Amino acid sequence: MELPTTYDHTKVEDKIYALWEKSGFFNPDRLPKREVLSPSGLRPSGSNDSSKDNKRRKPFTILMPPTNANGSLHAGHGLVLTIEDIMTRYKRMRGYKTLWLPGLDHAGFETQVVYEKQLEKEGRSRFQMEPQQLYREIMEFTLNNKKNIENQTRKIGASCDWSREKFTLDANVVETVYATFKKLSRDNLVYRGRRIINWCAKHQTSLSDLETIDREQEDTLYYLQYGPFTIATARPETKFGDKYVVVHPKDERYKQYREGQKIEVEWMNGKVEATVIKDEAIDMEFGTGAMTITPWHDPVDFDIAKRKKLDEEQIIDFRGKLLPIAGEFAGMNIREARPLIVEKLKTKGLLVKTEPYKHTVKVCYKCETLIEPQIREQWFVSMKELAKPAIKAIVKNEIVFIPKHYKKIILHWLKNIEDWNISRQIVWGIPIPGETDTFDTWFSSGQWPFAALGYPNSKDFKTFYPTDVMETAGEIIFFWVARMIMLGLYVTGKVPFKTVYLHGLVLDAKGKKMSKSKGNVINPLDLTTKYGTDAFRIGLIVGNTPGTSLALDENRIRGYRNFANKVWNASRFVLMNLEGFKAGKKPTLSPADKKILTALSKTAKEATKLMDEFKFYKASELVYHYFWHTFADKIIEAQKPRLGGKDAKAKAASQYLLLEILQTSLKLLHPFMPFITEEIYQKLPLKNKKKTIMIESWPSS
RNA sequence: GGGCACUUGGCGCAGUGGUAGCGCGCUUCGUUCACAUCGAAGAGGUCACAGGUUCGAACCCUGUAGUGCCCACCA
Repeated sequence: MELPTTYDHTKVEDKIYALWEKSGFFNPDRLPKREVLSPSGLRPSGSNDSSKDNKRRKPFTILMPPTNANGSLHAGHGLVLTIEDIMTRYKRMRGYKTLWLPGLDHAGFETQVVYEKQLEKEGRSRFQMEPQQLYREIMEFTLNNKKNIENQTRKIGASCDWSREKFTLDANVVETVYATFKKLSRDNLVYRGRRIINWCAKHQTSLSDLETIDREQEDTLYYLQYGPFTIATARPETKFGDKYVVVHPKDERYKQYREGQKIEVEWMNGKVEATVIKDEAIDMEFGTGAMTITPWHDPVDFDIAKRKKLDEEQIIDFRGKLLPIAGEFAGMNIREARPLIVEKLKTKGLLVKTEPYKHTVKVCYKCETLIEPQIREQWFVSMKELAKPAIKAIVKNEIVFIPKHYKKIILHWLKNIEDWNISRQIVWGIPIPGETDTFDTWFSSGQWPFAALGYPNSKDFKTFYPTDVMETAGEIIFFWVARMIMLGLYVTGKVPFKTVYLHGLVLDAKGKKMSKSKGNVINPLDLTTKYGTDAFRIGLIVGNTPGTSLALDENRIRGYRNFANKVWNASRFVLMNLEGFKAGKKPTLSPADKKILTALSKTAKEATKLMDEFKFYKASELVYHYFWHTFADKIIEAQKPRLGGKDAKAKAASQYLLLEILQTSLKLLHPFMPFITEEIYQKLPLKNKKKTIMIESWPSS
């Protein structure tokens, strides 16, 4: 058989993927029944896993985290797809009814932000557009990206069931989301509240607490004269309407004032009547121990006002401009206004002193615009009740985390959970019934496990739910994983998945986070094109422990390209030395041969154990080492005299031995390196050859 | 303020009680034999530090130092 001396992935991958897709075996309903014994005979009888089940009754299910349909695959997606494909291919070979369901996420706010940037470049703005028009355009943009992403997913070799692909805006998903919303309303777990929320003035929407980030910055703390009090503030521009001065009830310095006492105060724009309030929220150590409150624009102040039933007044509008209460400053942007306001305070003799002040502020996680707290009617989900069953399930290990320290992290978060603002003032998403707002995209993706499987009546839901593994980035454990657990338990009464496998970030070669602005983004498709998808995949996996971030070094991928070539050439050697070989006929083996096969069987068994423990980083390394440094370097070398010698029986035994090892190794490597293993498998002279190595049985149990 | 991790050869990481391993890189030699995208041989680490448990500690416990991440409404 003539084979080129180097492995050329460019001639193989598309062809092989087409073969798989055509076979229909990505679809669990179309998987063939299993033979009870594998042709290799390596699998010992009496195995107790589903490989005995020749009907493939036992399901294995992974739902792909719905890919954001707003761009291209990045290196992180490469890792997600590789890990999930490894699990899927492994379980399929083990005889499970294997479903890996692909999905796309409309990714509400994320996508709208991406699209708004595009509009900006074109000199347009969403605020000058009809909402329906904007929605149509984003839908078109999304559907274009969808095709792009699907094709890139194929390039990675993902053996997912495309016939079941779901989109978070599919009609049945939206129906499920509405049904959940209704159920939450019925159970009084969702409420419409006039509450203080995180407002991004650039994006003109509220954000959940998770969608803001803290930024430390140097500011000035201003001490202002407020009647007989000196109060401290970092934001003088919000103080126009302040008419409550708050001190701690135990503060001796202010004991002569009683709760509710009225005092006349000369303030920023003239005289105001101030009321003294005593509240425990005050930190006596901070500033002077006295402050005035601005309930509309500060969460602490809002809480105090709510507790004490105080008036609230809006000072800053939703664009970040001062309202008429600011007098001559009305209409000004708060940033421009602050120095002018401070100047006026000074002139009026109200500025006592200033000091440098280091503190953290909240900014929008997308544009880093300062978050302006605002009071607004929004929909909130009461989380404490929903968190309880989730905590219970996690404590009881009904859901297992890999790596396991995530258990503590998620429990800590669930125990301290706050209500969830699910209203967004954007057009791209699922509309909230009756209003102009849309749902937070995580409200729909939080229902993904049952929504994507067609809850409540579909056959798929009954067969595949609860799913087996949720594999995703550790970064989104609160955004997504925690919410899936809570909503899954709430709606279906069952946990949505049994194992959560969290991978770390994929960083650049120097260990820095990839970002467009830094220009260090590695496009996974560039690497697969250059070195082959198999090299890319196994290069991401070997030695990459779950939860740990991975520095993606091109040298590393190159190293595994060399390994792919080694696999190619060792196979080539075996195939070139099969003269006179008869498939299916077992020759007499020498004791040394038997010993080698026993060692192979042991390696397969060890790899299997590691696979079952989700230690792909070790299983891949084990098989890699076996293939290169045992099979290629030692066994093949040692067989050369027998293959070239005159003893026909010894030659036949040698051929059998090498082919047996090759076949077994290819199966063990297949989850990691699906393309090259398939390409070689197709060339092997086997008796009970399958249509594809994908449905071969795993060589151990 | 609270939480979760990490600290092992030049770099990136495995190893969780029994005399330190992998990949990349490095050195020397070799290569008409499947593969130079190769082979053989090799150099390189007092496992952050201190104390403790143990017959025995990179691994368990306590503390210290440093690094990273997450959560939190101190004006």
